[in-house]
Amino acid sequence: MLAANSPAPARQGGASSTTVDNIVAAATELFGARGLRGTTIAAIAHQVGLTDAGVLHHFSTKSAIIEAALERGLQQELEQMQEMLAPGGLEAISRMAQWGAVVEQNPEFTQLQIVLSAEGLGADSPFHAYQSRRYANVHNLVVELIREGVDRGEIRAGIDADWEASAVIAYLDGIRIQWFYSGRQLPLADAVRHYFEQLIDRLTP
Amino acid sequence: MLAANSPAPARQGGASSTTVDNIVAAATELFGARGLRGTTIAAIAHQVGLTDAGVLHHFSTKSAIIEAALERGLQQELEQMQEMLAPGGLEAISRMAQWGAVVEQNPEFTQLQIVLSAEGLGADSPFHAYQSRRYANVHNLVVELIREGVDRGEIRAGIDADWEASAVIAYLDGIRIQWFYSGRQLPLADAVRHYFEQLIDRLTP
Amino acid sequence: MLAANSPAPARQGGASSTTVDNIVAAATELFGARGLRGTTIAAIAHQVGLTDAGVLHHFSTKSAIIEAALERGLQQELEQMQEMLAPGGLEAISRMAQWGAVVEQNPEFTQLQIVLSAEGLGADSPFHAYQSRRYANVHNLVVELIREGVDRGEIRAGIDADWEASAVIAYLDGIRIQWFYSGRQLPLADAVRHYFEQLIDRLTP
Amino acid sequence: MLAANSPAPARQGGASSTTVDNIVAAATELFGARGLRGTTIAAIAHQVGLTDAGVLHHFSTKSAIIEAALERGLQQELEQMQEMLAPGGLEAISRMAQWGAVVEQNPEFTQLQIVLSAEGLGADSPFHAYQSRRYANVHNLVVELIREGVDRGEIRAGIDADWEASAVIAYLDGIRIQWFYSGRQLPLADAVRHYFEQLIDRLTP
DNA sequence: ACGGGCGGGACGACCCGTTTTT
DNA sequence: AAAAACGGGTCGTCCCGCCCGT
Repeated sequence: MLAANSPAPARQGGASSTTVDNIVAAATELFGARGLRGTTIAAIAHQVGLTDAGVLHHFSTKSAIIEAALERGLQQELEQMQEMLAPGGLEAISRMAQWGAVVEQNPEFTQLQIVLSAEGLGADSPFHAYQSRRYANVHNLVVELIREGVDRGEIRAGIDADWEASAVIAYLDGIRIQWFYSGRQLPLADAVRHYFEQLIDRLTP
Repeated sequence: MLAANSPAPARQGGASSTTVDNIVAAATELFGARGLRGTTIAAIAHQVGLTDAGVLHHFSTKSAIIEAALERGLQQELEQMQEMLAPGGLEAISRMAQWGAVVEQNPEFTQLQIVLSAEGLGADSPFHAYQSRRYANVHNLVVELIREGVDRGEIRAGIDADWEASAVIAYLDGIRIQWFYSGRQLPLADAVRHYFEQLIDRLTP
Repeated sequence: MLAANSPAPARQGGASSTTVDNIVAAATELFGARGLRGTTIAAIAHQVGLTDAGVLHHFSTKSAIIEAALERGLQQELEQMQEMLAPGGLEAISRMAQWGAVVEQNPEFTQLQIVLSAEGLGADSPFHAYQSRRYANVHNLVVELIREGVDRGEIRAGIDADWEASAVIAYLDGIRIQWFYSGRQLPLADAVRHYFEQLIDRLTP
Repeated sequence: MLAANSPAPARQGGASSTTVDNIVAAATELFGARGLRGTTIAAIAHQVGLTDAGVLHHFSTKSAIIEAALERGLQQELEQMQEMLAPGGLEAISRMAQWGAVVEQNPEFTQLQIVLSAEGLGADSPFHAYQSRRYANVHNLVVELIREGVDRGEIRAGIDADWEASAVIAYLDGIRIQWFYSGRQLPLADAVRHYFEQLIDRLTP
């Protein structure tokens, strides 16, 4: 799914804090592969070449690591999104076709997002509210693009923007799962491009 | 997503082993809500009103409970599917529009499926192979229906059956997640019906 | 110091729960010897011949063990106190002279009490309120006995009951510490008896 | 937090190592409040406004901090004692009546002493020997004063100096505990003065 | 057959005091 | 003065046997 949340404070050190970066990268990978609960601090530490205590020196708690991993991924996605959707309206929508390629380049974080969306399903999960907001944000963003398209006369007036937005997001959410279960054989980028061609056909007069 | 795996032996013992059923029901709910790793035997036992040992008398291991929960859910879905898709071809596809209603009536098992699809993402996960097969089966099933429709002249010949099948499954996989994150407010059944109307429009000459 | 608190629920099982009793006994000893924080669950378990988990099966938390140890000790002391002080008035006070002997027979629990009185000193300690109440109760009890003695004409009227109570308790609290630091050589029972002889001299007309 | 107590640093080394003093003051307070084991280096550091490593720059080990805290407290006590007891004999004993006031002005160190006396109870504790010596020293000191008084003819000859010394020390040890548990409401200085009046009554012919 | 008391081995997160490096 | 890393623990949880009542 698309990312659209939280401004993200950004590490102030600027340059070298490599160990912290390594930890976050390893965590992202493992969280995606084994789930949050299935990933132990020790496992993360091992991957970076530290001991548990070494990791806990940088992040004093496991949730801190989770948050950092999320933040980093969102930050990355946000940047890509902004330049992708800058034109607005139909043009922006047609550019979303590149989304498949983005996922293919970022499998670890994509996996983490899927896992999080599953772990947040229960209304009492600590991630539920967070994910709810994320979905709402993305939904609104797409609705906005469609309305903009209608205003510009690029998109037909009769379109149900809400339903279309849900449909697009659902397709993207669903297809990336199939990509993983196809052993990453499914031509994700092509499929998504095809989807958007068809979508634009339906949206334009 | 749709279920289509494992024939399932079907509980033969006529006796009304209610306790076993209760355990499986509770397990299904909790697995969906808290994930497999996040659900303890004790929690299941508590929900049924037993002690850990009480549960372990019926299922000697946790994985046995997981398997039973899966089996029961698949069994249920299978029955519903079979009568739903019996006609084959376009008729069967248009009947899939009811799928939304099915999900709405079975939220616990639906949640469990989402969780499982996330937990199986990693290629080394114990659920990966299982899920891969499930996705492949469903994909084939839909492809089959489309081909059947083409053969019967109900569906246009130029259609890319593989891509269409993926798209349908992706939409269904994705929209149910949004349903959960909308606080179950999203009109799932309507949305799915709408999707299939449009799909059939596109498939028919 | 003397014990006078909490009614104590009393184990309902009645007979055999020996393991629980053993755990509490071992805990009392170790808490006294090494302090609360200095005593690990593993150490208690080792002493009883169990593993950590074995102990945690009976008491699911360390504080539960502490509470049980306290309760048991207080229960024991309460019984001894009640028959000791039954007569009331001067007679009861003179019987308190036996207290030294009681301590000598119960060094583990005595030590635990000293340790607790130290760990509860800080107003924010979890034991502070508990200990405050205990001291207040004992103080009142002794004041009561003195007043009773005055009423019965056994004790001189001019006595400052509050101060005398504090003094008695202080002496008992203090002398037992010296007993421990004398390597238990100090003739505690004799010293206490001597103290009370002198006290009674001062109290009686 | 800054220390607003400490009557006089009296550090012999000319250099104004204030940080070291602050650390020792903070440590004294925390050791008293939370016990030795309950006080972490980090907590001390936090109180002084340093990091753990900052503290460890000045004292390379935790026991070094403990020793420094003890030493500082003893140093202070010693000075006060020496001028207090200089006259010797009965006069010295009657001056001990001021002890209550001293405690009231030094609650942190008093608390630390109580805690230490509890933590040293076990014969295997690292503080046991230290405390044993302390108690023996004080005991001898008081016995000495009494003997001196007898020699000078100020004190009756029949007195059991050993027992009297124990009793005095016990009272002082015990009453300060009650002072803490009374929320520091108990009029400690008055009570102690009253005790010594009575004691002197008993000792003099 | 069913249910539970009791016990344990493995591991979870997190903490603590310390050494090494900057 | 502090940042980085670590070895050794601490409490507590989890899954699962063993054995004893009904």
